[in-house]
Amino acid sequence: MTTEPLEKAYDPRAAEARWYPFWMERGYFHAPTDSDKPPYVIMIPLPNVTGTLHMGHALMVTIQDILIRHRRMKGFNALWMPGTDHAGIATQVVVERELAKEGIKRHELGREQFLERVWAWKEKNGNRILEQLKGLGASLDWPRLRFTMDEVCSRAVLEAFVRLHEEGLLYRGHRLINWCPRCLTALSNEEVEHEDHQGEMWSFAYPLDGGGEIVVATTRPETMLGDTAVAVHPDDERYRDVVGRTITHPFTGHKFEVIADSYVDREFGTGAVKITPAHDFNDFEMALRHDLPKINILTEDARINENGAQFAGQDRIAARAAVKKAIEDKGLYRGRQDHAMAIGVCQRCGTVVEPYLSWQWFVKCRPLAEVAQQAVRAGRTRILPELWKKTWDHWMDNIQDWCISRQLWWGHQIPAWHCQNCREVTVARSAPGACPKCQSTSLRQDEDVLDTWFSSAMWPFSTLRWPDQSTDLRAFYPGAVLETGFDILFFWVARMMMMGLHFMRDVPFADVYLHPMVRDAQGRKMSKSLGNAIDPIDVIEGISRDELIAKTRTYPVPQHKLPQVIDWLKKEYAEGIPASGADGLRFTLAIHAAQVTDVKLSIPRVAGYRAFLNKIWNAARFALMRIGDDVVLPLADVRAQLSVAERWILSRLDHAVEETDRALLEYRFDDAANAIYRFFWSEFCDWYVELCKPTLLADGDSPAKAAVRATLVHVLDTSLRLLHPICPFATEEIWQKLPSLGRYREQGIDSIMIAPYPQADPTLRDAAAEKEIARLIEVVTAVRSLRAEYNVPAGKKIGACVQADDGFAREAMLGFSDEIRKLADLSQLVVERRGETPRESAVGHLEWCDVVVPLAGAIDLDAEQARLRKEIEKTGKELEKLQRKLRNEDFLAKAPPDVVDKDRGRLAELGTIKAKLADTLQRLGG
RNA sequence: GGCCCCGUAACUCAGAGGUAGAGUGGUAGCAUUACAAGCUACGUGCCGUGGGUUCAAAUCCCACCGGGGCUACCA
Repeated sequence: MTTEPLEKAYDPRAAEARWYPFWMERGYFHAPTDSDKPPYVIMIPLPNVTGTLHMGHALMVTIQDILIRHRRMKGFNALWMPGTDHAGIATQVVVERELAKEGIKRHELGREQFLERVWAWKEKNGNRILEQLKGLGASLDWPRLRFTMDEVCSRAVLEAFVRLHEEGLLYRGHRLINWCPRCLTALSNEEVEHEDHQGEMWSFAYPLDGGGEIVVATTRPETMLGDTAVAVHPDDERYRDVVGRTITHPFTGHKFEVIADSYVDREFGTGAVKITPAHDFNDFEMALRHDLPKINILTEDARINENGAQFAGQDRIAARAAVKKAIEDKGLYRGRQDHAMAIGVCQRCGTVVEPYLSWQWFVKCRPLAEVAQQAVRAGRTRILPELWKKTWDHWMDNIQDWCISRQLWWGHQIPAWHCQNCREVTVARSAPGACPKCQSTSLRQDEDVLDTWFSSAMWPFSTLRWPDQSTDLRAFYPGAVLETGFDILFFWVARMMMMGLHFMRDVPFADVYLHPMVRDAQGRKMSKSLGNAIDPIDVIEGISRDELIAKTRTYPVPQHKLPQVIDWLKKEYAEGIPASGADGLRFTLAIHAAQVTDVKLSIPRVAGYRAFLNKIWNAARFALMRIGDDVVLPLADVRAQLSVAERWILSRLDHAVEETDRALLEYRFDDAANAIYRFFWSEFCDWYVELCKPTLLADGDSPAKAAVRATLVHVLDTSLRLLHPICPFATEEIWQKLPSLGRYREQGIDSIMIAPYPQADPTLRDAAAEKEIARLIEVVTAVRSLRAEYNVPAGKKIGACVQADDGFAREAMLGFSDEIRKLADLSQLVVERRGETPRESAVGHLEWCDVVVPLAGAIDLDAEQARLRKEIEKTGKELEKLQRKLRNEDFLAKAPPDVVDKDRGRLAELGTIKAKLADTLQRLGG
């Protein structure tokens, strides 16, 4: 009577293909709105429709799916909300590039037709990344899938805009913003990245009207065309006389003054600053204070405009050189210095951004931010790991108004209408029939669209049909946790907090958990241009070395670096990447996901963890082959028949259950993965499976055998459920074959993913059994060590003797003599009091016993003597250290008594061991 | 410039006052009734450096060195 044996090795491909559709068909990912279970909600960080999966996504999905599956099994109505965002700039750029191939420009097509093209592109390509998430096992509630530009979300976005405007928290202003001259749109501060750059500080003199000059310095000489003042510190003696004097611009001829402002740093440069209000944020502020004119000198694409005199029409790079040359020609050049500076570039395209004066829409963030900050301070939302709290506070303390308008076509068009007659701007939920001010019907909708992050900020409630007070909204707001990378703490998390608190009067999530950034084994950011980006799909499915190299060649690696990158790939991936399956990748990521800022992921190590899944597979294979088809009793029915070994493994299992569950509740994914790994491999496979074999493999039936069969199934069933959130596919594949399946089916449970998560059970704890088996393991290991050390050929039968003074210990070892003989490969085992060590024997001294292996003729006297001397020396050193400690009056007086007692006990043990070692050495004639 | 994080075995990392750990790799041996994606055994640590606090420091404090990140207006 045997069950059909499992295949020899675990095949992730088959399991993944089988179970994802199974779960989907049964609707197990779906969280019903009308459930009476408590809700547990995670909103997925919206991938861009243009995006493809990278390791960061893989980590994100792994963590969130672990959380969701764990809570679902624990009885929550777990909703993992899927969606994508429309990624304004990125998507528009992609489609424009596609059009360029056909030789079409966006403006030739017109707004409406262009948007049709973008929608078409989105329908065709926008779900690729979602399909990839399925490959990782993500248990997202697919029927609820939303898109930031769909009707439901768009309605919420417009409503939010109008309400914020009504409340005076959103306004239109003529202000300086960051402008990308290539994307031709405004950017928020967060969309500007700062790159270190070696620039120069270039000095020149402005001649003062009526004689004299004042020397200023700049890193951007071309901006002098827009200068409308020179500022000095009011208390600066050097410039006391020039304040109020006028300057005639050497090129444009306009006149401006030397002003005094305490913002100026007297120590820096000459102590005099040129002021360009239209092209510098600080200068803009100063212009407001002093009511200075703001002269814009740039066109949208960063050319000098008509205000730039003879330089008009030149682009900014050429203009810089030309301005410098012209200044030199006038004899006004006053020197240069190297100057390290950070330069702002567009996050999307890398182009140097310009501060640019224009009409834009802004959200007044300060009042919103204060509420959000207060919520965090009050613990209504926790930011985890805690180290990010400071970063959060720093940003919130310094928050500035948020520029939300973008000069793009792809996005939510701003619900504001400009009167062509009186220029009145009307914000409304739908197009007004006439201008409320002048009744003109000549209205034009604002052409700009909203920042993608504006719509993302509404995500936790826009997806639930806000502003309708829908049942979804009541059921699923607020969420449990927002899990994402720390790089979008401000882009997204902070803004959801602000909007959630404002519109819903409640935080959008109880916890913010920020996961580490995935880097390569050297700690470098994984990026295609570095050539070190590994596609998660290649880890799951495997890829040969040559294919990997070919793929990397298609990445934008700079030509001169390519040979180096290829060499590295050849070395690092000499054998290519073996197929580790989704579970192998997930387990690896989980075990790396400590509460830190970086995960250094060495891809070849993933293969090491796929071995763990195979180990589980094979342990199950063994059990299923040997359990046979007869009915297996539930554990409860065999509790009275459990031997020490069963009681031990069940006690250890309970530790693992408790540890794993707690770790998952505390976002300690590494601890959870480790606890399962250790238990399953080092305890269950290494010891229990071996210990149970004699009983299990014996002929016939017996209560003992029934107990073993029940225990094996119970341990497998429990550990699979324990591991399921981390490795969903393999656990389902195996769990479906266990004899316990029938009992679950009776309760309507036909999948591990809806089975209950294991709970710690104090009645399974058994300290006595743990101690006994720990001793057994020590003895077996000691014998094995001695055998190996003396090169006893494997298979050669020898005897051994355990000498212990403790009667209980002796009794226990006697009881285990069959097990010890088998595991240590001994012909016989003697258990006796500690006494004389026979000659020609190797001895292992444990704290509670000596393990003696007689090795007549086999023993190398010199080697054994040397080994013993080394041991004695080591023990002696430790002994001395302890003695010194215990002689220290302060220690005895101040240390807690239990610490002192512990050290005293240890001193005695070490003393015994050392004496035994010395005795043995003496007997060997040393 | 300010702030934050990290320096522990060859590698990747846990440990956060009380005997320095795991996994991987390495070395040697092994076809032992599930597993060679396996089994058994074995090693190395001035816990970055220098001070301090403490009976006791890898752990707490200070400074420094090295690596990384965030942030900022030094024109």
